[in-house]
Amino acid sequence: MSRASEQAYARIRAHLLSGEVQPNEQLTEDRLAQITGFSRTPVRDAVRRLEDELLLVRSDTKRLFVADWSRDDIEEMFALRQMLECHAAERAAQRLSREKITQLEAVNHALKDAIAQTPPDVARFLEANRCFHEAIVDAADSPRLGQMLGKLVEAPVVLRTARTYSLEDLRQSARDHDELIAAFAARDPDWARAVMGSHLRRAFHTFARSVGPQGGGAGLDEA
Amino acid sequence: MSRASEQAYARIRAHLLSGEVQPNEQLTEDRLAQITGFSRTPVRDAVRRLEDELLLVRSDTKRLFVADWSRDDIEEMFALRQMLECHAAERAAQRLSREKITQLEAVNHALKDAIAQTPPDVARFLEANRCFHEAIVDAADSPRLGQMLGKLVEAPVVLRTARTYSLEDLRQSARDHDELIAAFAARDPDWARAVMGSHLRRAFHTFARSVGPQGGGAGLDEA
DNA sequence: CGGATCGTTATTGTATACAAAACGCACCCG
DNA sequence: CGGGTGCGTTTTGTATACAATAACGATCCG
Repeated sequence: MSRASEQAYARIRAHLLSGEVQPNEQLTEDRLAQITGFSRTPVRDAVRRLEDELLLVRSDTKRLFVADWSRDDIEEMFALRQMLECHAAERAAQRLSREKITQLEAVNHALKDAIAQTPPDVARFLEANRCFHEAIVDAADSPRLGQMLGKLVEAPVVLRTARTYSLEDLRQSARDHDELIAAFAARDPDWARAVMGSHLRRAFHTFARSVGPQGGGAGLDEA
Repeated sequence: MSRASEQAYARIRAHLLSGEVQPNEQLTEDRLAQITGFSRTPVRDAVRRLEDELLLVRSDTKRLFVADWSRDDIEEMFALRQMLECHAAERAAQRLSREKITQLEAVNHALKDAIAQTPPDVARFLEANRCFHEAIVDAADSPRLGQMLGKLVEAPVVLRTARTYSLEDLRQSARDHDELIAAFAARDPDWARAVMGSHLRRAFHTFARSVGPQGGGAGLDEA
């Protein structure tokens, strides 16, 4: 969408992720219009998108609330992501050109650089990681797949940007990427799928461990 | 959404599927407002949804067009649907209660009745079929999965409601459903997944055969 | 004292008017 | 004759006012 709509979206999103609001807290379009400085019209557009990304939810009577991600939700999300992204890796292995593979290597190199800092530059790591996965999804050449993954990946990854990663987690990610690249270079879809599967499944467990084992609203209990 | 928005959506959708418009034809919000009888505001909401379902597309400069589904698009769509719905079947097999399975049997019974007519009642068949698959997705108990499948399934199934099915195709569907029910009753996720896989893959080939083997815009060349 | 009902207020939904942007066409210049 | 430029028209984007609906609370009756 265009300027106002787009900016409203970005600002509301930032507001949601900043932790200034609590899960299940009610929001009104008017309030968001105040915050963003735009009128309700573009705000409504933005809200639609955020609903679609499940950062906002509506009650049965159309009232607007900050979404609360339960542990089950997060598990579901990871399961779906794994299924879709394995498929993407498989297709990518059949389609990636030499050049694109070289680009992936470069991206993963940047990722390793970020890790090599002391302390590791997590922000740069996350950005390189995002870039790496995005390139694979692009290479899968399936617009609808890309659209679905976009919604799944964006939301919760940034949901807790201050997540703590162990150095070993980061290194293992880099190694997984290396192996993915090897699978791509060998044009081996099965290999690529398998590596992607274990890569994401491990990511889930890392995430789950850091959130804690019990169920219930994921909220901001750690904060 | 509420009344106007919802009705506008339904009417525009019907209009698109009725064949009164051609793929790649430009539409304007004003025109749609005239057609539906509502103002542009709810029409814009409806258009948003239809864009999301890929029945409408926007040019890079935000102009609105009727989507054109290429053969590749349709193939992609079926592949995604297969992936997701196999997953749904697997989960459903772990979750479906006795009662729900009984309900599935009833639905499939109705489906067989529709086939038994001379000539077969295709509309009733399609409705029972939709209902059957929906129940499985519901049982999978994964809201996001349901949301994704909703978008994928709805669009192209109705895209050509006048599709011609052979009697044998319809009967095989009914048999597949029976076997799915058996897999559910046995609580065997692998079995359920496998049956669903072949069920949908065959559906794809039936569809593809009737559309014709060559690529290019799927349009309304048959009309 | 419990509970339903009505009126008030808060919130979302819709219509309309206006602003910004994009398209198409004629015109002009090289 | 070709291509770019400017202007009127079309189409989309935004703001605002108003209508409809839902939540809340007070009041009234049993």
